[in-house]
Amino acid sequence: MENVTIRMLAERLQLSTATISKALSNSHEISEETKQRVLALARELNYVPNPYASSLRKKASHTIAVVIPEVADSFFAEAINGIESVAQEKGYHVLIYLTHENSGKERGILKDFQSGRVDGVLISVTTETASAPHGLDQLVKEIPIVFFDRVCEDVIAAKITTDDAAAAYKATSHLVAGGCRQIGLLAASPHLSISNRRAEGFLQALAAHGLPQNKAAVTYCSNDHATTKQLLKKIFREQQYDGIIATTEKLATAVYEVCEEMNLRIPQDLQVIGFSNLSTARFLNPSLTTISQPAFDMGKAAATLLFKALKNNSFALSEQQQVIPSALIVRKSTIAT
Amino acid sequence: MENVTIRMLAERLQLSTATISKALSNSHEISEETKQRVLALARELNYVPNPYASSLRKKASHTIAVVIPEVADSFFAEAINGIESVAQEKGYHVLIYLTHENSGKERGILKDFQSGRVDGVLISVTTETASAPHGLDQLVKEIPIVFFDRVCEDVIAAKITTDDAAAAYKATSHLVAGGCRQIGLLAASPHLSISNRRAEGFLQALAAHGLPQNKAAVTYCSNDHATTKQLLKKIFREQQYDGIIATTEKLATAVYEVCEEMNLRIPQDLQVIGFSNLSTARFLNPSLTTISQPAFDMGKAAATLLFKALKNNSFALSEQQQVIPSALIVRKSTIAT
DNA sequence: TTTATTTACTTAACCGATTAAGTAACATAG
DNA sequence: CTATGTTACTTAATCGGTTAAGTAAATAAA
Repeated sequence: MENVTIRMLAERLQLSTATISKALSNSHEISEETKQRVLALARELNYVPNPYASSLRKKASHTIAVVIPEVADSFFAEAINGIESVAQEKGYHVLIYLTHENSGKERGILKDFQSGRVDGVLISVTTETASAPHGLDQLVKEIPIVFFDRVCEDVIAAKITTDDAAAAYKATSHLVAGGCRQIGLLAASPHLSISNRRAEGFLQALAAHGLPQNKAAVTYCSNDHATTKQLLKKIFREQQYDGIIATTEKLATAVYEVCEEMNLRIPQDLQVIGFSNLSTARFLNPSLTTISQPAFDMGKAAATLLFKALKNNSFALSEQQQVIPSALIVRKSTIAT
Repeated sequence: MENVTIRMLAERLQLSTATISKALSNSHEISEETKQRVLALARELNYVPNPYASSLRKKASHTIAVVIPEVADSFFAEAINGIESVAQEKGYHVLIYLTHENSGKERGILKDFQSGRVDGVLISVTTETASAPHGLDQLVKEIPIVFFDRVCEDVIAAKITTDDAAAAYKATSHLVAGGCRQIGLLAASPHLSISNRRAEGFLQALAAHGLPQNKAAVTYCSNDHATTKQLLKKIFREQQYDGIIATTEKLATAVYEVCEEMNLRIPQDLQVIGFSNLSTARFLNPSLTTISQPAFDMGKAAATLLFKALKNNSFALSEQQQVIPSALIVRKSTIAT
């Protein structure tokens, strides 16, 4: 059986395709009786409209893109949940693109969006994405876009972030209160705004507590797990850290791994705080003190903002900024006071 | 600036749109010189073809759908990774749909696929999806579809699974070897094939080791976390379990939570094995013995199968079945012998 | 030299829905 | 009894590519 089209409905009912189309969209131009007849036949023949015909004509795809570095990370997974909850409610479809921290891949993905494939974009950039990036400024003018978490500070666009600096400040203060005097911060990339904001809050806190801000305090790690572990072993050997702040989930677990391998006891030898949304944080050995980001809410907020812009053309999307606070959840990888 | 279309290129070069289209697709009908001129102008004007115009005409969207219960689960996250790796390589786009274990939602999502929105579907069904489900048999005939992990056994279709029964058998034997005599299995749903296959392997192992297969051995839990915890507390109080097999990741962490709250020591009071891909399993307190599923490979295999069917129309997709083995990884939540 | 074939295009239909513009029939207002 | 609206449609263009069928000119074969 061929696909049921509006034309088939039209022929069966001896009406024009225009009438069918209008009847299906409940236009006031069509009589109630005709609408019912159309609806009934549509249901009977199991008519499903072709979304691409509609997209082509209306220049709207009812689809958004989510561009993220990876999915196997509880922050991004939860963010997708938040995004999807809004998208599903609004009847939008969600395309997922993974950049795997590769900015070249990211560029290719973004370039495709000039085709009109999606009505809007939600993005968290790669660790490689430079602050003044590849045509992102360009794309921002062509299509509604909302950055979340990993934003490009130099690009004028809507941004949903968490209070990175404040959270890092809080984490640092907590370590200091727990007796740490030699604290290190592990960051993903010097290009990443969140890394920089977290480092900023960290250094401010060190200063506020009268601790020296030596160069070794901030370490940029690799996207490669093995390389990162090597690096961690090296700095743990060289520096006498008594506290570590891991600014990503992967780094936090890497610290646990390395500590195990180096026989460093947490928290006795090294106190650890991780920026993480791991649901298992409380069951780790020892349970992990975390800065927990509102991942679901950030995704939801980003999507909500995007849909507001899609509905209301005059909405000044690029001026929107929202900061949703993270929470310090104290557990046993740090020494509470 | 208006969007650049094939027509604009045609006008500038004093050629027909047909020529442009063919030149861009590197048709042999077009001279090398013309191709070069077209390519050059296309690049200059930053021409990006409209995917929906193409989809409409070619009746192919170069898009696949992934329908899963949730993303915030390491199995599904890794499976997406596997799927995406293949899709990206083939230049396909990936739509994600979350059913949140709601079969009504699932039905709605699947119904939409009759529209031609996607060229193929990868699905892991909800816990509610009955064995003879809502038009799934129908859809299978209309569109290439591959089930992975949570399959519908009654539907004739391509399926990628893991060796659920064997893995459960192995897990059970491991517990028996560790001294367990009263083992319980926690499953997500009596409708779910994976639950049933795991229960099957479990019961077989009990029989093989001369342990009674009392009714209380298999417990079906809820999708709601709080409800599940209540249930676990109840059965842990009533039954004298010394071993538990949690057949989903969420159930495994629920067991940890409940044990903590009931002051049950793992593994002294209760040995625990979880079907889980948690990267943090080894850092849990105690580290969790797992049946680790090849999530990435399953996603990859499912996608590979789907693309094979999309490329080769005569490929007998629905006859394809692959079983990829899971591994028992022994850690400290069980007592090794 | 005539016919057949190849090359490099063009024309126009098409995919399936949407919508501006047009129209016939009837109702209401002035 | 016209003029004006309103109702309920239809016609035809359109979105932006793709492709079957056609054609003119050049080349090869007979």
